[in-house]
Amino acid sequence: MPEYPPFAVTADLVVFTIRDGELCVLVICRGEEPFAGSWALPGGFVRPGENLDEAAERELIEETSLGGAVAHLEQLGSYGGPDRDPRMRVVTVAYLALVPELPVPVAGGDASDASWRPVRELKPDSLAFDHARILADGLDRARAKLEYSPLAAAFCQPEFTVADLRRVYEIVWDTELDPRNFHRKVTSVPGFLEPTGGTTAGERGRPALLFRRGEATLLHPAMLRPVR
Amino acid sequence: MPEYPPFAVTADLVVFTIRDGELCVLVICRGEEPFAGSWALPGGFVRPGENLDEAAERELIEETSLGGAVAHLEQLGSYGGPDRDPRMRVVTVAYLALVPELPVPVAGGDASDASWRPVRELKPDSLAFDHARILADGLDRARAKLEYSPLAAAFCQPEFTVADLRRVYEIVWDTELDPRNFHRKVTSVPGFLEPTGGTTAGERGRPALLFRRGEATLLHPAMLRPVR
DNA sequence: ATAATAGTGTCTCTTAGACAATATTTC
DNA sequence: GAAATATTGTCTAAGAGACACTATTAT
Repeated sequence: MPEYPPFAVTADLVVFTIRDGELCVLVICRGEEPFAGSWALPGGFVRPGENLDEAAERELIEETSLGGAVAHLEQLGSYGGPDRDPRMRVVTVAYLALVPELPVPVAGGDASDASWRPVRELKPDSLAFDHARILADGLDRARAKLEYSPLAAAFCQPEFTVADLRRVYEIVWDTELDPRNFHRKVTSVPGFLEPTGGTTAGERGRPALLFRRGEATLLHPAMLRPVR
Repeated sequence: MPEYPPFAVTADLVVFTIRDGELCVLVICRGEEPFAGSWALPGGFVRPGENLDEAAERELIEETSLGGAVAHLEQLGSYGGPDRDPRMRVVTVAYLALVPELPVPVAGGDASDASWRPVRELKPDSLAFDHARILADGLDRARAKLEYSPLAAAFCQPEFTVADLRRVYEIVWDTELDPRNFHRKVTSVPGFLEPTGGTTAGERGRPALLFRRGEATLLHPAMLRPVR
């Protein structure tokens, strides 16, 4: 076997959630150079016995105490320019995770300085390394997948209303959707939503039916994203 | 900086083309263990000064003498299980390339044993490493992207007819499309096709208008893949 | 009763799919 | 002219978008 250039391989996470009506991403504040004081995406080295998905799920659990079974976790892409980290040659395999709003702020792995930041308030040059690009790619991916997949439910609690789901679309797409047409759409696609039988109560207006995610893995025909 | 486990990083290619009415993929025959005698996807180590895209394009040029400007080249995903190569820990960043039918068989880099094989004839266990999975993922990606992108033209010569383009869809999707509805669809989406003014000649039937790829980067509304 | 939110029905327009009809070439 | 392929047109049905209307709760 010929000689090969050695790389470090990390798994970095773009973890989205919705808090206070805003799309937020999990970031940690870097304590060391390079980029000390900047925000960075959480992540870490892939360990010798792990495959890439396992490394990403381990990081996700460490940071949020939520595993891929609760959240949604998928590979986003790899980033490996020669100068992205001045210390060594490193390739990052980025993952996209969508999680519901967490009851506790953020669990404490070794990164107790992790926090949720609204995506719209994160300036690109406040992020370390090439993490602004990774974040942008993750946002594009999440927006696109809402169109043709039942993924929006990953942002919701296990039981949710049609309005909850609509708000996810509106926040991620930064748009407004007609509640009536949206309702007709999501309830007419077979297997997309499954009624639990329960209803909400104690809020203003007519109580809403509760649903959970159905079996469908694809939303067909797709939900159309309004032109803006 | 703490110690990190060293990886080898390779860029592997899923290169599709259409030959003799069949979807074909570029494979090389392995001469050494492991998997001596098996087919494998072309690829190689990412070099110290290269980013991932550059490595993929270099490999593509070495194997086909076509660059990403002529063909289409995009990152597919990364594969890095701990046991995928018995010799060392290696992460492969896989790329998907779509190229037109080449005038010469396959150019001679160091891999003169490269050849085009019909995808349908490649048995999964005839491929080395986890390349059967990478190939399957590449096929899924290519099929999906034909729906909403102008990518089918990447399989065609610079100038092509509507029927040429339709045959790409039919071959990649392994389906039949109505020539009249297809014609109406692709010619009605603005920016998808650009007439060159020329026509075909010397074939049977009415000569067809020639087109080249238009400026559009998205096909909207999408081309619907028939249910089978 | 009023306000607020949930859910249903109706109309119109676009577009996909089926397929008839016409156009232009080779043999 | 016959056969083959290209291109246009016509009809129908499904679905999206606009929006009136009904339903059920809290105050």
